[in-house]
Amino acid sequence: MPERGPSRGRPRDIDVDRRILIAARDLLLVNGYAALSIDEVADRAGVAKTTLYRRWPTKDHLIVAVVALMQDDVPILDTGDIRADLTDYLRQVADGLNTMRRAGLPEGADDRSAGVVAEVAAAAARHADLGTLIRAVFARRNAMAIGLLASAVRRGALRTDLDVAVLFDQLVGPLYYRILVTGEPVDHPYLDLIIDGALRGARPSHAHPA
Amino acid sequence: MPERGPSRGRPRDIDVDRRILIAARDLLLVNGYAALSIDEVADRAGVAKTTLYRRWPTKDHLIVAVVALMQDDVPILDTGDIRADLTDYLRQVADGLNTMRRAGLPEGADDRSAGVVAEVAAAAARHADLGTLIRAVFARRNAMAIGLLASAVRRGALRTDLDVAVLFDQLVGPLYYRILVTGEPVDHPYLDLIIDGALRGARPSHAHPA
Amino acid sequence: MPERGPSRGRPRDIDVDRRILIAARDLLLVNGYAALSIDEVADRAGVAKTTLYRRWPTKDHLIVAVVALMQDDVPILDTGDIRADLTDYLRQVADGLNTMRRAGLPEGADDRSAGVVAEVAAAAARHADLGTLIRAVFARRNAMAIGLLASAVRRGALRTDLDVAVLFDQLVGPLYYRILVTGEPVDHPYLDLIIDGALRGARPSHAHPA
Amino acid sequence: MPERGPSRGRPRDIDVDRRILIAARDLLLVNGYAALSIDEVADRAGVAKTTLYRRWPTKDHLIVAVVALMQDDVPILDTGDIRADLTDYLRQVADGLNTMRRAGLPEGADDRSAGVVAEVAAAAARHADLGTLIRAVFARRNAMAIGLLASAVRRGALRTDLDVAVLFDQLVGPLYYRILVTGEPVDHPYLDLIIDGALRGARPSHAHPA
DNA sequence: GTATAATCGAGACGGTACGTCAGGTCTTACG
DNA sequence: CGTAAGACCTGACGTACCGTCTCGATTATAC
Repeated sequence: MPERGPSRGRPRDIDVDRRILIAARDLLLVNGYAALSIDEVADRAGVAKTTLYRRWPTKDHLIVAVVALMQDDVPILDTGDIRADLTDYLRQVADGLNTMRRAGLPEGADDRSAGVVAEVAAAAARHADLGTLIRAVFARRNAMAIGLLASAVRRGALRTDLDVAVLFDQLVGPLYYRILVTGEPVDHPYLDLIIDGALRGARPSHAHPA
Repeated sequence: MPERGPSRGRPRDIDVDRRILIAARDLLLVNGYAALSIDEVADRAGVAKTTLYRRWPTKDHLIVAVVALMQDDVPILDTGDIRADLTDYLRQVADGLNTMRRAGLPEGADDRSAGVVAEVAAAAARHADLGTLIRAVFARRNAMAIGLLASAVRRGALRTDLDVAVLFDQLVGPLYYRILVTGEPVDHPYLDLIIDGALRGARPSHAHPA
Repeated sequence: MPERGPSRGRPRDIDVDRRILIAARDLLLVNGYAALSIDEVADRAGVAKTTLYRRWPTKDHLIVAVVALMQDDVPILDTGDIRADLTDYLRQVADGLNTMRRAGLPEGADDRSAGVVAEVAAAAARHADLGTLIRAVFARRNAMAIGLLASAVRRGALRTDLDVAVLFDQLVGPLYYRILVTGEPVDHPYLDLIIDGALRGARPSHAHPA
Repeated sequence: MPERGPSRGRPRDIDVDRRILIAARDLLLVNGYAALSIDEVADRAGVAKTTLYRRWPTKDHLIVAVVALMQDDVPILDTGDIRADLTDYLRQVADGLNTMRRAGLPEGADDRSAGVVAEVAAAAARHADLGTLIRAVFARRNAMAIGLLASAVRRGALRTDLDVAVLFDQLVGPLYYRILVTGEPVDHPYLDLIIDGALRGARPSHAHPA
């Protein structure tokens, strides 16, 4: 939607965007949100602060951009085995979350910490536009996973009276809950338990329809 | 836990604690975390900053204290009707979250925002002690709810092979997920759907073992 | 002095110079030096910043150009009545100074302020070339006035042992001093007093020629 | 006039003022106005920037404070020999001006430059309060010199129909004029010429033995 | 009572980062 | 070439808030 006419003036240097995002991501993962300063990002990216601010008007905006980028590329495939596909998907989500949870923590510190994840949620709360943006990113990714469930319903692998959106929440919600609130680990065994719990009542019950 | 010996010198003014917490809570609910400054809290409470810092060494500590206070009193009762009890419990949790979600938002703004909830999670991530503390608060409250489920299992209202902790996560997790991440509403109909989904596979299957 | 060879490529648009100077002058008189930004001048003149910088390499250069332009045309005539001629001359100088003194001041503000005059002096201090330039402008104008005095000396209206340059300084210096330093008014009565003072000892003393 | 009641809170550290002013003066004299940055002053003074800004809200304010300090202590004495006293006074003024004129200039550069003097005048023009302040400083110093002239009038060393304020302007004005405008030197011979010119017509003309 | 000790109010202080502004340079596309 | 447009770099500005420190004035217990 930019669509800035026949392109007047010096065009933006796309490489600059890249360098900034990389610098920001590196600093974010190493030092965490608080210790990341715009000055340092600009410095590392070899860019003037003004140039950075032209693109992201706020530290929060920058961080959200970084996170959005990190979340963007989650390949999802529908093999027909709903359980296997869900496992695969949840593991990717969990990996991403665990990475951000550890961001900025001294090597080996107990990672019962929400780290960057919470900061991003907070950032989204502070700026309406960021809320919209980040939710769009998540919605896009979730849509694919929800499609997975819907397709399973269509081919009879799951009950037809399911609210797949709710089922999805019950798969993913617990991960965020542990990361953001209780600080408990989100590892593969846990994911299996979650999937067990969610699918237990979701399979079609041959004999008696609810 | 303070245990300050045979008490020498001028004793602390307990009323001061109260005034600070009230001031902080008010500002927090009205303006949100970022816009709350220690200077202003102290000013409002009619208290010197030193006095405040003697009690809470950090802005984060103060905020967490405020939130902990707000979460403290959630009565839970076990009527024997597991579905009714869960509904009651989840509604209380949802109410608390929705209140904090709205904190600092301009009246009537669309409250698709994590507001204070995220800030607290972030604060907990920044200070190990706060993480421990806030998790203890949650653990205590959760323990009661998990007890509810366990008792239901014992009396045969739920399957015996359930992991009640996981079941609990699948009940509560979606609420936090919506509040903190997707920004979707967490209202009574949604709670019913969540409970439906969770209990669907959790009831004992007399005739047919899944 | 430019002397750009056999003139290749597109010739400069002379009108551009004019528009820039006009825009700069207007902004200078309205807002004063500090509030005048090159971007705004260019914008007003409907000119690219590059174009402006091709002509004046610095904000200071531009401002000096503007001021030089304003000072340029001070007609001086030698009627033979030294006192009347001096009065005429000093009034013109005072008018120019008073105009610049008021530049950038909120309407009706007490104009005990050096305004643009001081800024130009400062600009001249910052760039050697501007110093030379502005001094040349003043020298040219002063030379005419000094010529006035010299002619008076020649025809016996003033003492022959006078250092006319010093006499000139004592006529003009006080005006700048008031404008730049004390902020006191420089009006017609004051000019008369200055001329009185300067001429008092400068007239030939019939009885005893020093 | 501060008069801040019974002195509440931590009192200002007077030494901080001193250190800041010294640092500022040093940097000013070495580098000139433009190259003096608040950050560096604070750094040199071993002081937080905020501490500096608590005292002087603007770079201009700080510089004016520095200059005011440098001008403050000009001893004037009335020996009865008006010409000698004036010479003494003007030399002090000229010394101060010449020092500031040279501020920030590369060693040995031609000092046909207004340097700091003009910047201060400009600063005074930008901030009304600074104008008032600096004029008060000058007024105080000038009052003493004008007193010198008045006393000379009283004892018959100068004509009684003199406007001593105007006479004073004609003594001092030329110095500022040369410094700020023409860039010509202000040395001892010049001072003598100025005094000659001013006193020539100012002596009582009874027998007037020049 | 009088020393001792801690609390409280007030506000200065050091520090860190923020986001902004303006001056000047560079890079496009177009005449 | 010159011009328009606008991105870019540089450097500094003034601000905000945090958490610490230094006063003087209280208010308690201990001797």
